[in-house]
Amino acid sequence: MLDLKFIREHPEAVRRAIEQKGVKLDLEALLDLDRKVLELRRKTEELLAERNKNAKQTGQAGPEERGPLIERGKALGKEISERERELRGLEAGLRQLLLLVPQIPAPNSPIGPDDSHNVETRRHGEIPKFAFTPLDHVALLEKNNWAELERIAKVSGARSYALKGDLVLYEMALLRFAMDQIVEAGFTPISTPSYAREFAFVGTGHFPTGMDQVYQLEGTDLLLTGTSEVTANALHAEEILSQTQLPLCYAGLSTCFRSEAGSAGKDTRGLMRVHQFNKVEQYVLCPADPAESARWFDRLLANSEAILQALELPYRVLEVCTGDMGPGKVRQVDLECWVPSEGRYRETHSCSMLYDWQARRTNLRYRDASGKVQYAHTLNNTAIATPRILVMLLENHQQADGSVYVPKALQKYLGKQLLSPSLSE
RNA sequence: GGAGGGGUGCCAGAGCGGUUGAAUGGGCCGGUCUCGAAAACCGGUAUACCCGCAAGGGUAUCGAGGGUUCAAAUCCCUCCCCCUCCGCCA
Repeated sequence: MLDLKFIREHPEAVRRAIEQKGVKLDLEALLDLDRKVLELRRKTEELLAERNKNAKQTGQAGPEERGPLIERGKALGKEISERERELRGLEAGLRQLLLLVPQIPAPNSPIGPDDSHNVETRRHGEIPKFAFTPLDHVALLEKNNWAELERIAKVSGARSYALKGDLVLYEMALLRFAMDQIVEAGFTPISTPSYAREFAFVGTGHFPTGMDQVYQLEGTDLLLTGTSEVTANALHAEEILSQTQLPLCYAGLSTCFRSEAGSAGKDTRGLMRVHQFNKVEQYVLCPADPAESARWFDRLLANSEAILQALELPYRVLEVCTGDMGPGKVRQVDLECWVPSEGRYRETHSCSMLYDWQARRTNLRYRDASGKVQYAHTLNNTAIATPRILVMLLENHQQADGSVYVPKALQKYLGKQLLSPSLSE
């Protein structure tokens, strides 16, 4: 959410952002509604002031003077309730529009309608050259008996998986390794629920757009979260923190759920795109200073790159363009790891800087050194998400005999240098 | 699941349906005093929006929403949250 005053005063900047991000929003309608709300609110407040004055007089008046004052109060009350009803309707409409207003993208973010305009800025690591015909991750899973895919689909449906044997331990090792790395960087681990109320999803900006990506728990007011960003951001909703509490840096651990509505037919095989996964997420709340945000952005990115480097995965860095980044974002950089079977890089990490866009939605503020109340800035980046990263780890680290080696940094977590095939069929 | 208690400002804790944004105490900030500090004393100490150059004024907010009333922190309804006891349970 942007500051309504900012929108009023800089309609051109907002209009440009709407266009560059491809957001469907009629800014004129919003500004028009804003003017109506302002006018109606002023009228209503005048009436309220009069009602208050009248009620006070009534209380102080002698019995013989009360009659007319009460009559006056009744008339005022009637008019006020009509105005307030109308006002509430307009305000609700305005808020709905306000929730759609995108953040202004950074001036140096590439401009373009979709991911084809993302700009690769760097590559790291060597793309592996195999002296044998490499298998894709599903073949490796089958060969080593590391997962149930077809069988579990009978139980839990498409986009489900059941890891087996060393792969279960490998997943745990990866999560723990990533968590350790982020904690080492000064973050506080937090395990969050995988479900939350709707306001939390509105807070991060996953709602009102993107509602179709989220599972609802029938008979409750809860929905399943697709990232601990949702819970981490809502955790301090409505609070006014003190500057000394900032920055708040969380390493959020949660099981994530995504309905993957609209991606039918895409990545249907294996572990690439599944309904349920586990993630360690970096989440930062910092003071409202663009330079501070930028510093954190670099750190979040560096943390994730360090993890990928420790995993010995070749990856590239993408500066995400305006049309592909989320509406709330000032800047987004994705990390993509090499997938040998596809001959291309695929996203494993997404680093985002939102300034106060999320904090405004969750009303998350702090008192700065001068005592002024400000909305905090928020940032987030993946530390690791499994099982997708297993796709890259298996395929890039496979050997001629179909075995898969464990990167050095992970060996102490797993207690072995090579993943062993599972025994039981 | 059954029975009960409670949600007020940074914290603790008052609050008769009317002049209460809210007593009192603590904390915090500023000041007086002091060589300095403590103590004592004095003053200040919510957020959002609107009007105003400003000073200042107005409106809303006492868990949330709705209702009764000329008037609601105070009465009624719904919901949310917290706590205690019993049962069940990883």
